[in-house]
Amino acid sequence: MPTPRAKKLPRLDKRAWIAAAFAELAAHGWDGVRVEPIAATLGVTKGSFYWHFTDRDALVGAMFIRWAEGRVRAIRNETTDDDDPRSLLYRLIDLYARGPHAQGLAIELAIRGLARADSRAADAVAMVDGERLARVAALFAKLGSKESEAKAFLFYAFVFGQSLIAGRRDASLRAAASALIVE
Amino acid sequence: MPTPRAKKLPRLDKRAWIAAAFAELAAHGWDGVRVEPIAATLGVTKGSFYWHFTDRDALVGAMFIRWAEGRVRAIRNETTDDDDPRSLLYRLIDLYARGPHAQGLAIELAIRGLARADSRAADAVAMVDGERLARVAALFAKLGSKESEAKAFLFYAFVFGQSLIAGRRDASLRAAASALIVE
DNA sequence: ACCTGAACACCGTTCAAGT
DNA sequence: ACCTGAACACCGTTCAAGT
Repeated sequence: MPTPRAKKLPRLDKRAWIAAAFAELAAHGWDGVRVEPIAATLGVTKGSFYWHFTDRDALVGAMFIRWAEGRVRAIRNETTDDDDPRSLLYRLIDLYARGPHAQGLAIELAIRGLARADSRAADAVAMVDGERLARVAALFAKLGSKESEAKAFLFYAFVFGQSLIAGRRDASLRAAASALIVE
Repeated sequence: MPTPRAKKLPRLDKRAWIAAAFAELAAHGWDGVRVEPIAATLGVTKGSFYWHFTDRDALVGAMFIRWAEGRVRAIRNETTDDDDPRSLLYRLIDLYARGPHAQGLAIELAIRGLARADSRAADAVAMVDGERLARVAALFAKLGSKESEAKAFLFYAFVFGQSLIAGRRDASLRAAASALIVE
């Protein structure tokens, strides 16, 4: 067992704080990302936080970076199968509609919501968007599409936009729209 | 002059607090929506806040409602021209890409970011999405489209999704994607 | 290397008192 | 009807001290 996260002698590192902060962000937005309550969750006093980070803002900045890395890694994994490009595109639509991406939607929205006000958030968003667009454009190119960039933009905007639209929407609606867009 | 917002004798109402709160939300996210700083901006003490609202959460709830009302009113205005449906659709794409909607993007993202955790935010989002989808579906129906609902979903997901994607993107890319989708 | 505990500042909330 | 001012609680931040 590596690092059994013992009840006594917590001995945390940055990763533990960031992980706990993401849990709060998903559940209660940035308002939930507070040093003292997170410390309580982790079983330490808030003072120990400042050994790992200079202040709350540094924790938030680390969250931006970790989020961007994770999303870039995810889109790479999701597009490296050697399945045919068409079924990969359909799978992406599904992943964003009800897969792990849908789980992380609150986090992604929270970060994008700050992109206007915080340049670190803006950088993270730009990196993720760039990678997703490039990957989708490559799939369209493989399909022999002309204008693969415009199609990637359209596809990605749709895939991402649909994940934001009210949840209880018919799967059939999504399926119909998906067919319209991929074909 | 109605309500000259005099320097002395502020005598505020709920609307003034909500407006100031939206300015903070757009600039700094929910973290910026704090009673004491807003009171300072308005030139009153924080104590007076509690005459208008029971607590900070009540202010946030009022913001959800006001936002939903405004967005529903906006989409209605944007689709009641008796221009032909096709040019109305193109205009919507533009409005979301760089018009007033783009201005309010940070606010919309902030609210959607809470929709998972706060049912009042979820209700506001559902109301806005429902109205936008219905209006766009009506335009496609007017164009004689079959599957006007699926097309509305596709269109709205695209329009909304593109507004989220990193800003400095070529207008030509957007134009090409727009043509692909409307035609 | 990582944590505690005490200190202080800032902001949410309450409320009696003012106009 | 709307605001002030003082009070208290909670959380961000600092830091000397502990292991």
